[in-house]
Amino acid sequence: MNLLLENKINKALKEIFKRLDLDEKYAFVKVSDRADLSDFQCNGALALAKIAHKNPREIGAAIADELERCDFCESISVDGPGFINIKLKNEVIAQNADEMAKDERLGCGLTDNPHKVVLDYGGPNVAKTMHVGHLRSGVIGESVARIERFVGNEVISDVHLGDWGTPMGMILSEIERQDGNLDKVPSYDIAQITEFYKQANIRCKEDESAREAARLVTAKLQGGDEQYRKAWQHLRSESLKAIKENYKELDVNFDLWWGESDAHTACQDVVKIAKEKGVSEKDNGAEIIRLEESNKPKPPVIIVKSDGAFGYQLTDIATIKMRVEDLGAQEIVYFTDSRQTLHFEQIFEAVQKLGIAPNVKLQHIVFGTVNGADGKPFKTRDGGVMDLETLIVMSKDKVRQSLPKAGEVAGYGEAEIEKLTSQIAIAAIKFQDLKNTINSGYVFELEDFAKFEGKTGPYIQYAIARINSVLRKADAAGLKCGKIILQAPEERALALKLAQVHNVVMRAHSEKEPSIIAEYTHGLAQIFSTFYNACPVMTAETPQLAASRLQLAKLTRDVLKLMLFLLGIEAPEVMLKAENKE
RNA sequence: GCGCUCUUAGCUCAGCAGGAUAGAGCAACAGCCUUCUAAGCUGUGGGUCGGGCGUUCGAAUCGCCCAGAGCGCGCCA
Repeated sequence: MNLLLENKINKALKEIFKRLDLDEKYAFVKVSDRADLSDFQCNGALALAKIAHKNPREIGAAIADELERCDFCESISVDGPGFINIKLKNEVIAQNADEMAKDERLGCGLTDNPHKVVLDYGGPNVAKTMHVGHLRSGVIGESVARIERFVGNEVISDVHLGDWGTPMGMILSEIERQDGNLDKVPSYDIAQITEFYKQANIRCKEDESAREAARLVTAKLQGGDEQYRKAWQHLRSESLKAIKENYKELDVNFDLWWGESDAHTACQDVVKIAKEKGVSEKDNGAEIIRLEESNKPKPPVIIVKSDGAFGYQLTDIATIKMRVEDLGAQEIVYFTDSRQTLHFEQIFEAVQKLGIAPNVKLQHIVFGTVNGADGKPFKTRDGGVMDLETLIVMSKDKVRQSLPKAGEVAGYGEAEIEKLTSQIAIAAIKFQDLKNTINSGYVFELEDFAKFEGKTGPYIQYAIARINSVLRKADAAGLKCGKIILQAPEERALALKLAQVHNVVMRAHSEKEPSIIAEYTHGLAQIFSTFYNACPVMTAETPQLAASRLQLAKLTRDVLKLMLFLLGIEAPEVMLKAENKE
């Protein structure tokens, strides 16, 4: 399809700037801050004036003069200190929306640099219950995976299970202590396993000898001890089962379910390379890689601990090697909270020294922690934090209250109501998280995850459901979508907002920031709701207007659905309502 | 001690390659269902953008200082 509005203006501006011999860097517009004055504004004249020590209004006027000749502008003005305000012709906006409706990608373009990207998110651990602190990495990662695929990249997502570190030794030695020995392969369920881990954790905190025992078992496990391996295998598969259920419910998906343990062989390779290249050295019995400390003090990377066990930094480095060599990764992106910032700086630098990932972009997307009411991050190790399962159950219970009971609405039995409940509850939970910018942490407010009004997932689902309803009614009446005509300000505002979709997706893609899409989606749903109230479809003044509004509504529905999809959120066909709902 | 991040409306957060009247949502208040789903819409009130200094024609945005909060800092992951 043709360029969307904003890009169309930018292209024209670029040519004008070239003609006027101005720096093209500033030849771009943004959505206007002053909707009363314009659709788009260009602040380039101000920036240029500063550099050239000229009057910004003069430069602005020169640009505006040229813009006047463009056929898409309704009006151009230079206001204030030198803002160029651009108002588009209604027909241009309408035509743009018509074209979007015809395009299967709804006007969204592809990346001009398609490549293979490995996404590392989730990061659950064996024997630890998933709690609300795990929400962000999974939910954000899933969304980024979808966005990256949508813009044309090849994506491989990997859960990177924590299954190989000292916690494994801790829990194994705790089970051994309580059961006497590990002659028989244990057959505990996930609840028992988590309980063992909790106890092991408490014991190791208090007791040095317990820590020592755990370290020993870890080294043996990694060294290939058969008994420990078998017991570990059991713990791992039981945990994985529970973890997969959690993710399935959240609609968070992975292409690979690799764990730290899968990197074991590669770990040995990396140690070998490090020694051969002279990158590492012995220090107090451990094998370490020293890092540059010029800008700030950075501790070395410990690849092999003094007891012979591999450190988790080594497994991360080895995993990079595998992703590059076995998967062909050209970009690897990690999603973890800010506490691991230093860790990734360290391993990225070590990887560079080792030369195992040449020309591969390594990126750590940092997000803030999910905090409790005390403002401090939830901790995995202290029990008592609300687990993910409970959160989901609670949100579903709230949803059920506003839905009719099974059988009350024709065609909606137990299964259908349950599915709807789940779709709405998960939308509430995921949107609550995704609407926050990645970087900032947030305080976990239980009630917020079961809220359905305002800036929430269900609000957007509701807008979609209303459009679906209109489409059904139109279909029954034989009304078809037609050419878009923009008369009412609400129609114009909606069409203008729809035109932003390409840029929104591209920004979310380049910044790896789903909240940009969440923000836009909410805004679009809002503008639609205004339109919906002011501009009836079925009772429009003329058949042409009805057909135009129907097209606008349908296009809005499609864009909203696509945006929710990119966020990893489903859009139900209808939103039923309980009879007694006030 | 060193380093990183943060402080914007009563609450939760946007805005930050400097720019025109600092925006949402929630909460509060006042309206709108015999018309496409009121999980909605319309309107009102609410902010010395942590404090100070500086750069600039112009600072929530850039720099320095101060205060407060959080996180991290070689054998936990």
